[in-house]
Amino acid sequence: MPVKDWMPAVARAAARDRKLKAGESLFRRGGKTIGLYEVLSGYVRLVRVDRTGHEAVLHVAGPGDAMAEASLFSGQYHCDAIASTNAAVRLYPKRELLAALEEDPKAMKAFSSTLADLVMNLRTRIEQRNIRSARERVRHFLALNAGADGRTVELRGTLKDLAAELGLTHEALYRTLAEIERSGDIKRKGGKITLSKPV
Amino acid sequence: MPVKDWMPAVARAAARDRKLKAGESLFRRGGKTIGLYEVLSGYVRLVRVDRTGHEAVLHVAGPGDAMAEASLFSGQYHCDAIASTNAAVRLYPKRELLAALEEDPKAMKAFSSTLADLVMNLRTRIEQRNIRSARERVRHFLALNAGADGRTVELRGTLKDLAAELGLTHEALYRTLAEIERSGDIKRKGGKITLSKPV
DNA sequence: CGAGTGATTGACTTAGATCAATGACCGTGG
DNA sequence: CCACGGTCATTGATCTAAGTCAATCACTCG
Repeated sequence: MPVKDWMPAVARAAARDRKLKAGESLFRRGGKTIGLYEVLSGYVRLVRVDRTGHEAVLHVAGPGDAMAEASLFSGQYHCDAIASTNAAVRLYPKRELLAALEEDPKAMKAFSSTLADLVMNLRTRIEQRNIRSARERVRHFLALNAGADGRTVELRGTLKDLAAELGLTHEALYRTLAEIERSGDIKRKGGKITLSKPV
Repeated sequence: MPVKDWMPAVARAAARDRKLKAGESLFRRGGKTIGLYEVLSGYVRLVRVDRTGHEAVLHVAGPGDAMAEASLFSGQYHCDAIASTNAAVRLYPKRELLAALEEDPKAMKAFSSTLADLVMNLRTRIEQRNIRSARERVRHFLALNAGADGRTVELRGTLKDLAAELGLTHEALYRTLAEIERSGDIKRKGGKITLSKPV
């Protein structure tokens, strides 16, 4: 659900915009939460970095998506937000937003509903990560992300990004895609992947 | 946050209890949502099963925990709930609960807050699954689940259950624990694991 | 034009999955 | 009360898929 569908007017009035260059960080894990963001343009990823330096991509937010929803109820951000491309974001300050939501049960309900969606998406991510085989993992992703026609997946970002999102090395992803393509189940052109059989 | 801390009285009045034997299923993915559950005793796990028959454990709910929060906003359950032990659960019917929450913004806010917590926990799970090495994965788990003293982890359920939760085979987990124990970093006794150095 | 990055493919290594066997324990029913 | 079936815990042997290291080519951007 896009932010515009539930954001109370009062909170909108208090919003501030900001531009980010690719690679720039919007907030860091442990930083004090100042509010919830909406991505206006570009892509911003939420990641956690482990001690070995590997990034776990938790979410990729694009235009219309909210980020850091959970920060409304928490004093600190619990992951890093980094712009994957040049991007523009809008900050809805926590104080005003929380107040507005408390005034407006309908909006609060809609907000809860977006959180519930998030929960479902995250569970799907965990399901995906549970799939051991790279091939099946990729298929799972393709099946879930097929567009309206049930057979075309439009990639956001690079294949390298996708590899990180899937928890594979880029090499493994390249090989797996090449393999599936050889087997005839998909075709690739530019940033699109087309399934031979709709899901 | 335990259910009792935010559940509106009206919804409580409409609750119904149910007993489950170990292995019995409470609801299935795709089933019509009738409400939200609280676990009264025992443990109930939320899982998704892939086509290869592997279970991905999404969550394990124990006494006081809510289950299927997201179902309030969805017509169908999106995973299976299976009792891991004999268990008792309480059902808060969707209709009454939703109505009660809409009447009571404070409660709705508290409910949102539990959803936000869920989101954070799920993200931590994804972070965990991103750790490739079994050893580091186990360490990560231990660090996050150390009790108040910062060095004792009390296991809920069997090691096999834990293996599934961590996304490892039980054999790999046994081996990894044995290895870490040999290295002197942990000690095991009964259902408890003690870190040599607090986190 | 040169630097930087993505896409791709090859060769090699390894950690964890798989298959298998054993002993301990536990509740159940005769 | 005890034998038996079932599950957990554990360890061994083997295999394989994905990670790692490395090289190349195509692009794009300043």
